[in-house]
Amino acid sequence: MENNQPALDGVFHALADPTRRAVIEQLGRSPATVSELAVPFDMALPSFMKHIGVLEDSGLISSKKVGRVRTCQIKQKTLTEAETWLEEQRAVWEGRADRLAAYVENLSSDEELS
Amino acid sequence: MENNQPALDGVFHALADPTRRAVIEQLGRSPATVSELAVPFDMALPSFMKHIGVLEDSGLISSKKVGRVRTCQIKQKTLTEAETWLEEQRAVWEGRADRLAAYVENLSSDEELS
DNA sequence: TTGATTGTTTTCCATATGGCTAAGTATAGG
DNA sequence: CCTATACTTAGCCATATGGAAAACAATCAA
Repeated sequence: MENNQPALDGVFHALADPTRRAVIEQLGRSPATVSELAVPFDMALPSFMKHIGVLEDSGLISSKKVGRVRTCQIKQKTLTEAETWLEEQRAVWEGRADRLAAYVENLSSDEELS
Repeated sequence: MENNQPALDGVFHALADPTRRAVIEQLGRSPATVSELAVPFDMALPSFMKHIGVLEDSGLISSKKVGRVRTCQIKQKTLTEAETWLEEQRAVWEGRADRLAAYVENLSSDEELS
């Protein structure tokens, strides 16, 4: 199991903001232009563009400008990488029920972690 | 589909750091004390404690102090909430193959998003 | 060609983040 | 009681983040 996935830093950071998660939700339904995506948010365009930039840097979306219009789409693969990390963690703790039981045996019975 | 899950802000933010992800991986194997967890990291304890604090605030771990020793354990449920959000996103884009196809029809065939 | 649209660039700001050192507290052990 | 252990608290610092306003491009449409 490798320890360092620097790409995940950017992916999780990008997801740690409600505006950006909402953009991901929207792009999950279909590609869209920057101004279409910006409509629901009470935010100046340059501020919104920063979010788009964070999403694109993280690899969660890609975009291409045609004429004046920049169209964005989701990159499923990157979303899947985050999902995979979480699934790996689940695998870890699901696979250690035995060790946990052993650990609990060594605690006095009324000393529970809150 | 609800739009605002403020808890996810903290969860994804907590996961956006390699130190904290490594702590989660370790706690997936078994509960551990702060100093046990800190061993692999070349970092002053107060700095490390901040990471523990971020993890605990996010709900990804819980901890309890007994005597001088603070023992931490993972909170699977919170990890699962993040996983669930990602799975919901997958559901969205897996359920829209038809709409995507329709959208692509409207693009000139050589205008592909990079 | 003249506007209106659709971004983009620049500059600025307040706050958060991730690290440090130094000094403090509280218990377990001898 | 004294000391070592295991955190905690309190400051400090540099950089990143999320927001704003203002001014600049570039293109499409009449």
